[in-house]
Amino acid sequence: MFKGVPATVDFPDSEQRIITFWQERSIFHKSLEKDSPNGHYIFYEGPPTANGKPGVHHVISRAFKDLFPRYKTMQGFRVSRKGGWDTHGLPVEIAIEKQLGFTSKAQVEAFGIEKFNRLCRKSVFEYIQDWNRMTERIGFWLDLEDAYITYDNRYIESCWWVLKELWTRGLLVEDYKTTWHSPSSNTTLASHEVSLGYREDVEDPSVFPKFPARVADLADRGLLKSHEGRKCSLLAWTTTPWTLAANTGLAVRPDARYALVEGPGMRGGTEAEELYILAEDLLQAVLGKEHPCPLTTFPGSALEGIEYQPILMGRVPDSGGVESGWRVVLDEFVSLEDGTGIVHLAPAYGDLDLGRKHGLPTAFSVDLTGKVLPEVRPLDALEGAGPYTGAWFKDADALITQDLADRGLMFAETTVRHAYPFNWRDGTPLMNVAKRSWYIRTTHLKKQLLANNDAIHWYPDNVRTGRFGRWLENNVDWALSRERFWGAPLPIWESEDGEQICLGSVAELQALASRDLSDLDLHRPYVDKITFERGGKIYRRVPYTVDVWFESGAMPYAQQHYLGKKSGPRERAALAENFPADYICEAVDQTRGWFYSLHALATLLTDGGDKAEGREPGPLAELATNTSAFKNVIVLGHIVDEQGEKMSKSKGNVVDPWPVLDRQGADALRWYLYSTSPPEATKRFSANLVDEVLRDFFMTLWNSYSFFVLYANLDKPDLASPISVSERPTIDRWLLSRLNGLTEQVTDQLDVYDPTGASRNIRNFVVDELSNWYVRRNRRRFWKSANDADKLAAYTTLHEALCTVALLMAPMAPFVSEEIYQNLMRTVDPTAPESVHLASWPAVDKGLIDGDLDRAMAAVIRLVELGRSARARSGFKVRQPLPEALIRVQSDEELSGVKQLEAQVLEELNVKRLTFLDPTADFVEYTVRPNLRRIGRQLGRMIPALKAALQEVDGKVIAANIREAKPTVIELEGEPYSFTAEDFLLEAKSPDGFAAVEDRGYLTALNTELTPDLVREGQLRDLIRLIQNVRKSAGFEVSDRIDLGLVIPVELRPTVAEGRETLLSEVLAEDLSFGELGQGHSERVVSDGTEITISVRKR
RNA sequence: GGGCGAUUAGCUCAGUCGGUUAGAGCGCGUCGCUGAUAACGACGAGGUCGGUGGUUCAAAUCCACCAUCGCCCA
Repeated sequence: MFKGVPATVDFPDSEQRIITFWQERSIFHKSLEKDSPNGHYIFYEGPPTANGKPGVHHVISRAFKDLFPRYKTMQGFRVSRKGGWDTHGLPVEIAIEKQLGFTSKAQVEAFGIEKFNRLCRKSVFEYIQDWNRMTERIGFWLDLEDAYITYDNRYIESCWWVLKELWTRGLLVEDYKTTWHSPSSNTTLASHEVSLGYREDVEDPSVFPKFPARVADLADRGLLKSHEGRKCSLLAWTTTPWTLAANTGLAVRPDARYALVEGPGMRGGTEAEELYILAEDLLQAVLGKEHPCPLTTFPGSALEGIEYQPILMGRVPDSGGVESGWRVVLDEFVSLEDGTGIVHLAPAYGDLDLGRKHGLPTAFSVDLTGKVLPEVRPLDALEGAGPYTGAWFKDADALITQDLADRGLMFAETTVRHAYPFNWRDGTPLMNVAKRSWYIRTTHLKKQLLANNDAIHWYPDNVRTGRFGRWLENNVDWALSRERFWGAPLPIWESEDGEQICLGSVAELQALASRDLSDLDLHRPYVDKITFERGGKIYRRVPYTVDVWFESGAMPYAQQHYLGKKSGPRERAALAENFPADYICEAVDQTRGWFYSLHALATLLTDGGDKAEGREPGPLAELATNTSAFKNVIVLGHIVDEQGEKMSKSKGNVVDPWPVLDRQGADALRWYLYSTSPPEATKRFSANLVDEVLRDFFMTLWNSYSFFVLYANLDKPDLASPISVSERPTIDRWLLSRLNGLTEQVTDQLDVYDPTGASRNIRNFVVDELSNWYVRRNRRRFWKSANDADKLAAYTTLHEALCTVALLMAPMAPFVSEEIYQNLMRTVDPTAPESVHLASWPAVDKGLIDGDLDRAMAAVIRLVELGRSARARSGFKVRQPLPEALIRVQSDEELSGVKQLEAQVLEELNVKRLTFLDPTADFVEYTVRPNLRRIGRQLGRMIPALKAALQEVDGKVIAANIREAKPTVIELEGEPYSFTAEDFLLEAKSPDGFAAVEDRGYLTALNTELTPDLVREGQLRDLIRLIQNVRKSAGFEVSDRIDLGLVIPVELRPTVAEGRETLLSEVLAEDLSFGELGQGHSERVVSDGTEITISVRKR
């Protein structure tokens, strides 16, 4: 006996009960303990931050994360799923700063790092209950009790181990870095802070300084006559005059044409008193419409190495390689869109990489508080503090411009409107400035980063070569250090004279500090207080924390507290067992975030080494050589709101998943997320669409399930001893063929990480084939009274289909699959696994897949559709039997298949006889079209001629040729062409005198000549329907036996007399009398103009 | 400014190697069917396949440019 299943269901309610069931029976725990003949399948949780409420955009990644571990568990893998939380980083700090009303780092320092970090630590788990509740409610099985937490000392210590390994191999270095710096708060801003502060239409200076070139150099190259007496300048352009004192080079584009022209000393002047060099394409833009003709033109490459005179002095470091500066360099990046085609390079202020690439020295003009340095002065100025000393850098623009103009070193000055970043908190302008920073030398392993990436299966694949591949190709060293408070501290200690040492564990620090540090909190400010003496020098920790992406990228090692050779045996085994991951999944914005940091660190640590480059193998090369940290990754698109806007806290349009979870349920929400569009697509979230999934798919599935249980509980079929498949009717074998085909498809699709295809296929099977064809076509087999083999076959087949569907759905819809499994599978077989999630993934029985049968049924369904359409047009109701249907299909193979299934067509269309028309029967008129898919390519230009010729040809002739297997010869532009049967597509036109509908080679025509017998049969069917309706409105159960009383007009008497037996058995009546029954339920109905009274009474 | 992706019916999406009349579900209208179904079926309205140009006998599909949106980077 199955548990009774109501026709309607409250899914959220049922899901809650299943959650309780899982908890009480520890099903998740058991799934981790069960046999795993296929070994481990490794999943990594990309750690979220729990400092805000989870929205529906967090549900999607969790839904996708959950799917594959469940799937692989069913396939016999062990899938441990350690949770994780990201706890450090700028967003946390900013939230606390906001709370405290701070706008600068100095305020935090005054407040106290200790107190500040305590607030940060407290805030990161503010919403952890909401996260845990959501995780559980959507059925995401994750080990939350043993989750890794990035602020944990052990986690930080593993990060130190990674850093020490990189340091030892020379991959962790200190260098300059170009940063957006806010001089008002003397802080480097994170990139997203910078983008917050961009303003459009900022008015800035646009000036054209003249850099006097060494005439001898120009003459040597034949660009200038050696006796040329006039001044010749390289004409540059800048919007930041305050950086001119930091200029140490000029860049030109090697493949662009440059021109030497005469011109006035300043724009607007009339006398051609000086010479200028600039890009030929920009002559007009810079010198005006009536600019003089160039004296000569030459490629930019001709200017390489030409020296020029600086126009302002700045501070040049002692070490600076001064002799290599103030010359022309070649670079492809130079744009000819604006400016002069000669780019002013100030390595200290934005052009660091270029300066480094071309070996230019780095000079400075302002300090980090935005004040001009005293060294900045004109070349001929006296010693001592320069004239702009202490000026705010933006104020210096005007002073410097004026000064240079006065000295004849400025060709033009104007203003420009463009976008420029400001401090998003106080509105002051930012400076692009080079600062000391720690780097991971990822560029040294660029080839390996690319090679390892090639081995990753990206879904969608284009990320591999596109978004991610391109990012790797343009790889720059990873800027690791941050001038922040709440993060893993960089484990580098430095002596006063610059000696540095990197520590890879607390034990190392303890040894140097000569004291017990087992209680030390590794965060600032505590760790900063640990200093030590070594070789007579005091070492202090550098003030940096590390990029939080480094921390999350280190999670494969840090979640196990791995410390290399110093790890305990348990940690070493844990890493060996759990690296690299088989599967991860996050949204697309992680491409340069977690995806990159995981990939980069794994590549560095598993590096096989390179003798030629003198690089030792990485510490994990023995475990796994040259690999990424993950093998398969699904990249999710973002969820946007109903208007297509990105969800964000500030806009307040974050969709709360709870109303949907409470109303439609987790399965419907998950299914919607899997099936609505491919994972990478941006999804517009709408509760209405979740509702559609619920009604279209889940309700339909539920009703098939409920139908089965309703009748199975009446009949109590013996499902434990099923009838062998070969003895079941064709339609049962068809359903099993489709079911096995579905199993094969879904398995293949999940194997290639395609939940969208898998879920859509399951939906199509359940709705179109199982419910709307199999169950509808076979209803009578379930409710008929005889308990024969045919009935048992129907029960068995439907039972198998529902159970297999439950298994196939289990990874995606873990709740309803559990419900169906428990009731249908466990009831029949009490020894079956305790939960669907402990069961084995269904195996495909290829022997049951019958492609011919599948195609035949597809043709039958098509013919029935056409027949129903013909019915509607004929005006005869479906209940009125018709004598004959003429049908035609596309091929002889289909024809023989359809003949097997003739009964389905007869019943569904309610006709007495089928007449099969040969596909090429000389039946009526044909239209003939060329089969272009087949002959289009070879015929090419002849196609229009063929089309025209076919208009003229009698289709019957071609049909006759095909029937007799003769080729058809058609003359095209004077040439004879021979065509065979497959070269044409024949379509019969509707025959006259029939209600016929045709489409693409299929045709169904109905013969509508009625006989008195047929009329009576139709009447009887009508009457049965009316009685059933009355039974229903009387509230009887489907199995109730009744007495029936009828008041009918005389003309219906013969119908009832003749069909008495049928009538009684159809409506479960024991007795029939004419007249109203006492104590019964009576109704008067009017059907086709005749009045009938029906009485029913339960026996 | 650069890169990646998207754009097909009112909504959500299919559309294979370029091939004949571009499909489905929802929604809307009309009609029908119904003792599993809160369903189902038939018919209808609804499409410049984002735009322009090109390649081709033939383009939603291939190429170029442009527009809009999203993401990432500068």
